[in-house]
Amino acid sequence: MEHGTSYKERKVITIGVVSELTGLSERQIRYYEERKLIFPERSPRGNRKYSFADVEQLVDIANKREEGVQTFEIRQEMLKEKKKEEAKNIKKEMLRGQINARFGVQKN
Amino acid sequence: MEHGTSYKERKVITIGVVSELTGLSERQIRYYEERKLIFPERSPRGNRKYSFADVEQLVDIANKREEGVQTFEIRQEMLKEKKKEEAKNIKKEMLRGQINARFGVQKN
DNA sequence: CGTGTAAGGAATTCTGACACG
DNA sequence: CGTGTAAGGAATTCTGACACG
Repeated sequence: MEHGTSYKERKVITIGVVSELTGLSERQIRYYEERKLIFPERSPRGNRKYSFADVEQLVDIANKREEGVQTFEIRQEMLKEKKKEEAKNIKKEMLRGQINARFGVQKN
Repeated sequence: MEHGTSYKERKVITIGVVSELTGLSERQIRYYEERKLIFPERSPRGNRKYSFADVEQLVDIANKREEGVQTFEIRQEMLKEKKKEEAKNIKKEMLRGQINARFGVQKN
């Protein structure tokens, strides 16, 4: 990766565009941030900037909300997902460690 | 593709962010549009929106300009590139036609 | 030709708050 | 709890123009 993040992860979209893209109001988008469901970056002046991944996350949140799921519960589910991901990554790293130990020591 | 365009092509970035990303002034970015080097979309209200592909294009343009290449010349080069792409695509389509003619008629 | 800048107006975004439920 | 809204201010964006070169 040339810049640390892919197009999908780079935070470059302003809240107005996110609102158009998701159909959510800016109020809703800001509230979901308050509830720690979404984590925009800030421009120098303080404007929120979102990634495509954030937009997709928001669409998921919107669907859950329509089903009546509360933001608190959505947060719980997100944390579970995150742990699963971490477990996966640890397995990968262990495997990599095994391979390096036997076949050589390429950093990264 | 789920929406006609990939993350790279979707026009969602405002001119201020493009300016930060490229280091070009808004004035320059608008001028390159005037010279038909770049083609942002417009939001409902009229604000320009760019894609990551546009951002990369602008970086290329900036490099050419530093070398003293004029916008007119840059445009010429772009048109040449475009023709090459089209020629490639025509070849692909012809090949596909050949295959369909011999082995079956799957549309698309 | 390519870019800076001041100008004026319209739309954007931000925060903190009140409202309803 | 989740969302709407009015409030006031600061930053954003737009266009058309003058300037310099």
